[in-house]
Amino acid sequence: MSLIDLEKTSHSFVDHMSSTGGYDSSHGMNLTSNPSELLLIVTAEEKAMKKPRFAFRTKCDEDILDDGYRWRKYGQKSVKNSLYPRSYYRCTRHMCNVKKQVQRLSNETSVVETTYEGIHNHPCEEIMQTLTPLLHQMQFLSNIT
DNA sequence: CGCGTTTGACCTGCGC
DNA sequence: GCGCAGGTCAAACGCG
Repeated sequence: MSLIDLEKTSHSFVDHMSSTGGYDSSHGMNLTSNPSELLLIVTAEEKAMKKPRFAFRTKCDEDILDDGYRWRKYGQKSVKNSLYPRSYYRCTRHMCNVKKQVQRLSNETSVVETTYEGIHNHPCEEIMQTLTPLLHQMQFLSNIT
């Protein structure tokens, strides 16, 4: 499941989103394009936190949500209120300490909750590779007209 | 051989 | 201080 699929499906929504430094638009993902599906919750204790952190739920059979970035799994832990274990991932890029947690809901087995922590300080290679030829083609077409 | 996953141990924060 | 729960580390292992 790619990010494109995520935007297409109506099941996906931001369940929880908070940020102290403000959401960086240069981040590879721009989920704020669907404001009606967003539910902004900023609690007092989260305001005190340094890193921006947001979570969203996707209705997906697969645990791995391919957002274009490369992730390395560094841990797995079973949590108390869930039948399923929670997985911990880190961005493989050096100097980019973005983390994410992936957990399947115990009451809704088809729903996976992904929690992101931090902001990528580099562009997404996979998306750029797909986008670059398209951009070139658009430039070429705009020159003709 | 390099990179990613697995998995038990270890660390840390919090409530009692 | 103790125990629990959640988060991280790191060695071992698997795979292309």
